[in-house]
Parts: sequence; C-alpha cells; structure tokens
Amino acid sequence: MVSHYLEAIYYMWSEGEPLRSARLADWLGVSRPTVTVALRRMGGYGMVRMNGRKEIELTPSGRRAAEAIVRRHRIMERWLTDGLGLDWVTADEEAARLEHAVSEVVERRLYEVLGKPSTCPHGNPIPGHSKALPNEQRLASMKPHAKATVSRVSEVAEREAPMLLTYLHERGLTPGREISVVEVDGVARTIRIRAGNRSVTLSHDTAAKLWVVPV
Amino acid sequence: MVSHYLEAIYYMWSEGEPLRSARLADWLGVSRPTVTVALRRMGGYGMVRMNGRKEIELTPSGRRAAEAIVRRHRIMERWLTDGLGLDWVTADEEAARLEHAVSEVVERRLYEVLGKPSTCPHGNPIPGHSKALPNEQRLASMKPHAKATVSRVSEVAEREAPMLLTYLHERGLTPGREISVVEVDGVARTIRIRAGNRSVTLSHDTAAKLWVVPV
DNA sequence: AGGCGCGATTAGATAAGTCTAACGCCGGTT
DNA sequence: AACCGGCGTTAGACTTATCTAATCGCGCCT
Repeated sequence: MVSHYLEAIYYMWSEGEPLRSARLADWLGVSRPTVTVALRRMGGYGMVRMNGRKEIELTPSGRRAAEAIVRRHRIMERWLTDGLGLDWVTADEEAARLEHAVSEVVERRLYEVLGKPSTCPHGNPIPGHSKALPNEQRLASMKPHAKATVSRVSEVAEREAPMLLTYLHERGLTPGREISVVEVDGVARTIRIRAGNRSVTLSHDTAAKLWVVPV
Repeated sequence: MVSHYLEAIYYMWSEGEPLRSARLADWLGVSRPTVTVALRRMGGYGMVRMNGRKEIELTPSGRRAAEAIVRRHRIMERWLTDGLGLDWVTADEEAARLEHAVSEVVERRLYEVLGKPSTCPHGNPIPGHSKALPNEQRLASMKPHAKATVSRVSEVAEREAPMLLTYLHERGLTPGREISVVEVDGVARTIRIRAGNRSVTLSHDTAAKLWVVPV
C-alpha cells in the first residue's frame, strides 16, 4: 500500500508536521517496524529517501504520485458531497477508499463534470489545480478583535477526530465564513469567536486545525 | 481478493458456464493451484463450498456478497457512461476497480441519483433491482427470418474480448435495438442479421454472446 | 486393460504487508 | 557522568496471494 504511505507523507508535509518515521506510524496507525520496512521498499522504488537527520523526503516521482492520490481524494470528496449529498465525515471516509481505485481518465472527466473545483469541501487545495493561500494562518494564532475568513479545515482534523468535522460543519465554520476573535483565554487555552451571528468557544487544539485568512 | 473470486463465480453462474475450479482459473487469469487455495480459504469463511461433483457453489452469504459486487460494478458502469461519458470498454475497466471501493452508502445514493436504472449499459440486470428477462435467448440460437430485440451483451464478451464491446457498440448492436435474422450459415458458422438499416455478419461465437428477446 | 488427458491437489517458493519482542543510538536531564 | 525516553532498526513470525513442478485420480477411447 505504497500510495497510503505517500498520501500520509504528503499530508504531514503540508500540515508542517515533522516527517519522521515514528510520526508516520502514528498517522497511519501501524507499528514502527512496519513503517521502517515500508520506507525501505519505497526507497527501492525511488519514491522516497531519508536525509541525514532521518527525515523522510519524497523524490520527484514520489511527490507526483502523492499529489495524484491527494488530488483524487479531494475531487472524490467534492463529488460525494456536492453530487451525492453525503456529509463531510462520510465523504472523507469513502474518498479514502475510492481515491486508490480512480484512474487518471476518471479523475479528469469527473473534475470537468464538477466544474473544475479548486478545493475539497473543507477548503484544502486540489494539488495541480490550486495552491494554499500564502497568507493563511491558524485560527489559534489570531489575536483578540482580529477579523478573518475561514479558509480550510486541516487534514489533521479528519484523521484525529472525524467528529470534529461534523462539529465545525454544524456551527457553520466552513470555508468562506467570516469570523472575528472575541477573546483569547491563555489559561484555559480556549478562543472565543463570532461566526455569523453566533458565538463559539474552541479549544486551542481545535483552533489550530482551522486555517483562516485575515481580513 | 475474495470479492474478485465471488464476482467471477457469479458471472460464470449467470452465463451458464460450468462452475469448475479450472474454468475459474481461466476466467481470472490465475493458476489452478491459486484457485484451489483461494477456494479453501473462502470455504473457511463460509462463502463457498464444493459439492460432490467438485462444482463450486455459493453459500447464501457468499451469494449476497457476490451480488453486492456485481451490483456495484453495474451501477458504476452506468455512472461512468451516462454521467461521465466514458465509452463501454473504459467504463468496464474502471468499474472493475471501483466496485471494490464502493460502500453500501455510496452505492445507494448513486443508484438514486442515476434514476434507479435497471441494467448496466450492456443490458445486464442489476442484482437486487432487476432480473434477466425469462424469454431471453442467444442470438446464435435464432432461426432465419426471426425478429428480436437485443436485450444484453454477455459479461463473457467483456472478459474475453473487450474490443468486441466497441465493435458491437459501433454497429448499433446495443440493448433495445430491433434486429432480424437474414441468414444462418452452418458451415462457415456465421449469422447475418439486419440491425436498423444495416446488415451485419457475426461469427457464431460472437452471436452466442448477444442475448435477444424474440418479438 | 492400458493409457491419455484433463482437472484438482500437494509441495515448496516468493513477495507484500503486518505484528511483537528486543536491541542500539542519541540527546537532554539530573 | 549516568541515565532515561524516544526513535529507528533487527529478528522472527504470520497471513494473503501468487507462482512452478510434480502427483493423484477419474473418465473415456482404443
């Protein structure tokens, strides 16, 4: 399941997580020796290599393969939500299986039929079709009274706490929503914001998974 | 790949092929020992059993699983042709991969969105939603001057000769087409028919893969 | 009756992908 | 300086899925 590994590496890289073997094992939910042998195999295929500090690096071909998987995941998610009306959590789970069965032909046709979307339903950019906004920052790093627009929900949320997706969706914290920071509580490690006309309090951890663009 | 085996067994059964291990090996393109061990494993899971004449039989649960796979294959084919505009051959190849990644949820929603079709693009019934017509017969068994309507193209055609699908599609030999038998040549083993306003000569083998309903 | 041929199985090998148990290395803390 | 914790790897084992080579068994034809 080389593509599972490539996909996870890509996510970890784009979320700024340290690219070490033990982290990858956690992300994928497998043991560390499993990752060691998998990386060795993938090294043999020329998909990844390890640098001097034992950090994982994608080779150009590994990166292309990883982007293809992530692209397919996000296009499928768009179809599952917009086309079939599935909720965020289900769409993510289903896309995780479908992404490995989708060929380039289907990917391209589906992308056209969907009207060339630039992001997945949670706002993450579709590799090869769009890039993350340059001035994005984590909601957790915003100061009181700042105003911003929600740009995306991190992939980390989908892996670590799928129900968080439902939570955010229910509260209208979806890409495009305008918010303002009401209060930052450094002791309780929470942040209170206004989204639309309602007030929401998020833990620092949760707020670190929401990316926003300052207005 | 238990589901690959179940799917193949289901196809062979519905095409009336003998359900022996060696035939299954041919259908799947694997060696006979591979099939032996696979059937043993599947027997342990309660999906198949062998009767006294060494014929393969699906248990009720094996049959349900097989139907689910075939149903998903045919629903996906409909989506790939009707929704994405892929040709018959490509749609079949893609569906062969996608069918194993589709869950019940996606299957059901997609079925609704497609308007509850009763057959795949080649006219094969979607298990659980429709059945083969009771008076179907092979075009190869029709007598001269008989008139009939094409009902379906056998799955055997898709496995053995994918280009046959293109051939039939180009000549308008698709489900619903009215045809009449012009001449049956027992020596050359060919059959000449009129389809719409054109004349087509098919080999006996090809005509055995086209199912028709006499008018 | 003998033999041929096909079908099915056994035996033994390979490769991917996973696990647990145990060990070695390195960096930071006491 | 000693040590502990986390990280990575080694060693050994298991499961699934595949292969080739060889063997067994049965039915049919001469």
